[in-house]
Amino acid sequence: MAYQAPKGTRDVTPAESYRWQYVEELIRKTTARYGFREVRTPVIEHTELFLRSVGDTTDVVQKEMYTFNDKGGRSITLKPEGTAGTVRMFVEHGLFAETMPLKVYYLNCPVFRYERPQAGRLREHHQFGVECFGAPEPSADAEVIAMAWDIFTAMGARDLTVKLNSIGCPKCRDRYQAALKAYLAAHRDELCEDCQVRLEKNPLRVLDCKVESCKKINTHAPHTMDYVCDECRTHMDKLRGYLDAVGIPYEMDPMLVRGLDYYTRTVFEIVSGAAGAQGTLCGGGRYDGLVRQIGGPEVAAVGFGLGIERLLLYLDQLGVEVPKPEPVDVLIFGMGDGERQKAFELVNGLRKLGYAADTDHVGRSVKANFKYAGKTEAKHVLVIGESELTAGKGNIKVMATGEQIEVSLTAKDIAETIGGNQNE
RNA sequence: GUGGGCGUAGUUCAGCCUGGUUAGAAUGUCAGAUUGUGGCUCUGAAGGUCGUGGGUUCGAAUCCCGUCGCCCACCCCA
Repeated sequence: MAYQAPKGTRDVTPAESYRWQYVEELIRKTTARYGFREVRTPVIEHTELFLRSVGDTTDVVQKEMYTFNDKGGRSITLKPEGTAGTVRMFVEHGLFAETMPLKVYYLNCPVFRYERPQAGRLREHHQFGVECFGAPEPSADAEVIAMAWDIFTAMGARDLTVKLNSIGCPKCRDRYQAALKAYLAAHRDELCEDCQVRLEKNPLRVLDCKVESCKKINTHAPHTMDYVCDECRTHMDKLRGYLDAVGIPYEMDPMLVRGLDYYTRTVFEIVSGAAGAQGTLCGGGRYDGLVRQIGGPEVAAVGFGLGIERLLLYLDQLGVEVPKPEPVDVLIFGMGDGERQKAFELVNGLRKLGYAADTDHVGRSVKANFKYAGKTEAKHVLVIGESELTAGKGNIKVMATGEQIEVSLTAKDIAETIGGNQNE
């Protein structure tokens, strides 16, 4: 093999692109109903942006970013997640001065992380994400969760769980971190090596550790929810009320902390047991301090991101059937040069009338063309030979029944014969 | 970064342990089975530097070593 796609990247071949288009369409319809508008930001950003937002102690920033110097000596990074660039756009264009809230989404945003690839984890993947700016009320948290939930259920998802937690705000988080640190320090020797480092740098992340010994210790660790301030507690209570009101099931998960530094108060994930090792289909939360951190005013915000490849993999494992693209309405082909030209002309006319029509570019025999029509599930076939061309009439074959119907060789008559155009 | 599995036609794989004439199957592609009509069936054709480099041997897809790549899991995350 001469060339291969780089490790951890994937092609979307014509045989599978319809699956992408299906989820894209569903997502666009849902975002429209929720009042979100699309944004597009560059694939590259200044490295500094991610250090400031995602956080320089996170794994993502420390060891997973594609960072390089461009020819002007600037440090540039391929975005490892979608929120930072969106927030940068929000601040750079002064969008905070407009009517709030500002509800935006990005779709098929390429995201890069240098990791060892495995099922449901790539070095380049594509995210759908939403951000709701200027909405401090917990109903905004509930809205984005509801939207993700809607998208999943509309696709036929089953066995999903919303996991929810609050990691507090800057006011109460110090109090919690102190308590957690004190608790963990007492068990320092039992923690894994990584966690001993985390204990100093970012103790919250110890809660996320999957090592057995650490998990054991974590079961008795203080819970964030027991330390949050009154405002944060009220925020979570209200959020739960909203979710209850619309019947979205969730479970509180005191171990849920998430790996990006910008979160405040609400953090959530939507997870599936069916999705293999990569169970997290969607992750997000509130990040009230981020806009200010990036140089804007104090603006509350909440959002989430989900990976399209992982979603597609999940649907696949669930056995969800994605509707296949419609086959062509009619295949018209001619047997000699004059007939081929007539076929070309008719196909052109039918396309202008809104039909999916096609002709033969390979030079196949009549038999082969019918075989081709059968394979591609073309709905109708019209053969133009010498006699048809001179008579100006031909027979259209309805492939499903084998029935033949006489038509005059005009796009209009063919259109009327094959019926309503499904592809308008 | 750590651990495990695997690299043979376009695709899915057999053959490898117990080295031996032109490396197989299925599927897909193309062509035929009386004159211009598909799906089923039958026949035929095309398609492979056996990932790659070296070693052992009279002889290597097969045994040994290196290397590259892919997959899966851990970590982390979508």
